[in-house]
Amino acid sequence: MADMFTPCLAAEEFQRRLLTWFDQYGRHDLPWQSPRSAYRVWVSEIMLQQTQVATVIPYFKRFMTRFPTLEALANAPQDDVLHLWTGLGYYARARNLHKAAQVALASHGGELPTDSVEALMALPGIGRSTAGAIIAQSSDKHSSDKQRSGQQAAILDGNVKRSLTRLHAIAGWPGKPAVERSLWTLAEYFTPNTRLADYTQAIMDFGATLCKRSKPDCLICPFNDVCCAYAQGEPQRFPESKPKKALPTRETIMLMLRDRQGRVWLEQRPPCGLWGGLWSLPQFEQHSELNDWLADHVTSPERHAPLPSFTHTFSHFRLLITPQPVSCDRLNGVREDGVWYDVDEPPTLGLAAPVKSLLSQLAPFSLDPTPGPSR
DNA sequence: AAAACGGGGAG
DNA sequence: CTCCCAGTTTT
Repeated sequence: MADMFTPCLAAEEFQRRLLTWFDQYGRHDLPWQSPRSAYRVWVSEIMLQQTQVATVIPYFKRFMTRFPTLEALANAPQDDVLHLWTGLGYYARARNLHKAAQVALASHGGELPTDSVEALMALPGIGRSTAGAIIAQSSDKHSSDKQRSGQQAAILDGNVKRSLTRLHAIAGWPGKPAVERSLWTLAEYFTPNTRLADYTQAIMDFGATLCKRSKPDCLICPFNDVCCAYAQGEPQRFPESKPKKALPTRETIMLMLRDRQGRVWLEQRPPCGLWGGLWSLPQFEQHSELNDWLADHVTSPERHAPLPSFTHTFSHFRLLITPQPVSCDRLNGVREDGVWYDVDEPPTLGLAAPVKSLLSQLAPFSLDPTPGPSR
């Protein structure tokens, strides 16, 4: 083998154990397994790319009732296809499926080109793993025919990636090209020529129901004697997760302005954008801005020591929050854009998560006549 | 709240 | 090559 990982077992022994496990514990009555056809397998594979089996089943049945053949799908309006997809998500896949059906009708005589991975991959929405799955699942209804070698029909979906990285303790995120190459090499090595459809369903079922993302059932796993991750004691460590890019950090000062009754001043955020419509503490980038605001709006402000800073993480940046307690007599004038929040009788407001956390932290001290933790 | 999922596409 | 995306589920 070209790549770095020695198989945990000889291919024949791996297949034997997996198929024995599959015969007892695998899924044998999925709707796309009978009747089995390249078209039905294809539709199921596209649906399964984004959704669990249990969710897919009713969608698949409805889809097959409305579009029993590839030709029916190709000739349908796109709106009908999308309508049956509603709720599954990733609607680009429905559009690709529809488009690919039209290509197959026009260029491949109304059949999927199941002769080669390359021909399938030329269709929109079909990548290498889906192509392998379609070939494998539709090829050996009768187990002896075909010149097909398993290497032309290997699959490498998330379940298989997880299983193989654990069995071989493969480090690195599977999305990395080098890691993915190793995984493809192993996947092809293990894929048999006989019982190809069963093997393919088996390796997916194995990952989905035994070698699960969390709490894998290692104690009853047929490979626990050869699994490198199990031997290392922490199968959960594999596969490694996608490296998260360093998030930029922004800083903000949150004013915790309290009146003599211990109430906290909150303002509502603009309706869209970050924390749109939620209630939050007044925020400032600089202490000077905070001072200006206090001079403008507050009677007899007294600054207390800042509370310890903490971070709140968003999808695209990290916010370093420094809470600044200030006590005061009252605000100057009437303000419509805020409320005095009574921690003892909290009004039902939508609060930004870190604000909620800050408010809940000071609740126990609310009877203190000079609130704001001192240090 | 964050990660996972499989393929496509931009840079 | 790397990065990003689409939508929903799971942890």
